[in-house]
Amino acid sequence: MLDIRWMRENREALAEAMVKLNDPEAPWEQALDLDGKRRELLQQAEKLREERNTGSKRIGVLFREKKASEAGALKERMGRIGAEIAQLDEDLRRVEAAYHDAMMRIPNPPEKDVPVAPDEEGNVVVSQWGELPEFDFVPQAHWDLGTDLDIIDFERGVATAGSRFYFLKGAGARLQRILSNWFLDVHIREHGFTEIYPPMMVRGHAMEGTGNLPKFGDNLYRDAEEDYWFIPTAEVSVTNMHRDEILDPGALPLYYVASTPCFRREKVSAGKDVRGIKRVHQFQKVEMVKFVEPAAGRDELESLTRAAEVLLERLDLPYRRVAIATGDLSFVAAIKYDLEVWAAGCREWLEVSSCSLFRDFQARRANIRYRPREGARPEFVYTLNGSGLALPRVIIALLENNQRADGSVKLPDVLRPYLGDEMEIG
RNA sequence: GGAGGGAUGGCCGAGAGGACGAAGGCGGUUGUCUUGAAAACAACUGUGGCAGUGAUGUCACCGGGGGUUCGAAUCCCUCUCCCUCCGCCA
Repeated sequence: MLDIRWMRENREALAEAMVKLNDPEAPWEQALDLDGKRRELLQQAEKLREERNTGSKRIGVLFREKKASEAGALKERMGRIGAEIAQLDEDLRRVEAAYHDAMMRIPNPPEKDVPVAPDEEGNVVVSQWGELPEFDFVPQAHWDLGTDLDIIDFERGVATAGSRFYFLKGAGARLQRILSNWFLDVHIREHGFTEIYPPMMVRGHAMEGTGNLPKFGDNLYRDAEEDYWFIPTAEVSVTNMHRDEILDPGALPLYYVASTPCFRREKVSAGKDVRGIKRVHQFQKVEMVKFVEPAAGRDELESLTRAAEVLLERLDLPYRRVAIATGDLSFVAAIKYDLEVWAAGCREWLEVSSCSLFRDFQARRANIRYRPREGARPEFVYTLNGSGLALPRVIIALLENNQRADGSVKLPDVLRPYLGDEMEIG
């Protein structure tokens, strides 16, 4: 959610931002109109309320002084004012509901240096690391490799849970667990993150806080009977940890990391990426979430992105950093970098991390503030998050890039402390 | 799942239709006293909306929402959360 005061004073900048985002539907003009109406009604209602407050006090006094007839007359007048207030309140309620709904559907304007383009064609590769592996045989895709090695079972996954489900088995399941642990340990030990085990189902309002609702509900799974929504990423529950809080001076920055399953309906892309574990309904992901002071936002985004990149470098996986163009930016992000890893079997760059700065957009929705110093007014925090990293796609890259002619896979040395002597699969 | 009891400011806790943004205590800030500290005493001490350049004014907020009333922390309805006991369960 945006600051309505900023919106009032920066109509042109706002209009320009919506054009850049290629979001002509964004109801920012409606929001501003409704805001004007809202304030008008509010002032009328409050003036009447003031009159009624003083009148009611007076009635109390009159009764104590036993001036019943005078009190009766005043009572009647106050009754009429009350009816007027009720009418105004009803109008106000309607206007405010519409206003709030409009505000919740206006996306976050991009940072100045985000590449401007209408869609993902305009995304810019800003850096690339590592050498693409070369083979003297035709490298296999992970759906074949994983099946032959008996570490990914697609058939039984589909039989049990439907399409886009899978079983990881033996060395495959173990590899995912170990990667998750290693990711967490690096973030905790080297980057100052605190590990969190969050709820994986949350209330609807938590989804609104992070921006997943109201606009993107059809990407989410939910409990049919109660207001429980399955998280599509740990970002949701971890960002909402500090909902409705005013953080003490000195509390920031807060760095959290959590490894959770993520549940996504992937309804938008039926028929796309159906093979393998690239796009599935349930996957494990290590997610980093930061709460910081506004001035630190951009530096924090850089160190967040680096924390994810370092993992890929130590795994010796070639990757590139992509600056997401305005038209491809998510609803809540002001700037976003994707990290894409090379997978030699399916010959694709796979997104394994997405690192975003939200400025105070989520903080306003979830009402997360901090006190800059003792006694100062509370201000909204800046939030950031980034994957570090999404597990299935890292597994894809490890299997495909490190495969050998006989179909076996050699795992990177950095995992030796976790894998022990079992450095190979197959 | 069944039966009860609760939710009041940073914390504890009173208040049961009008003088209540809310007693009292704790905590915090500032001041007096003191060489300094402690103690004692005094004052101040919540969040947000709206109007105003501003001093300020005003409105709202006693778990959330709705209702009754001239007037609600207080009465009614409803939802959420917490606690106790019983049952069940990992």
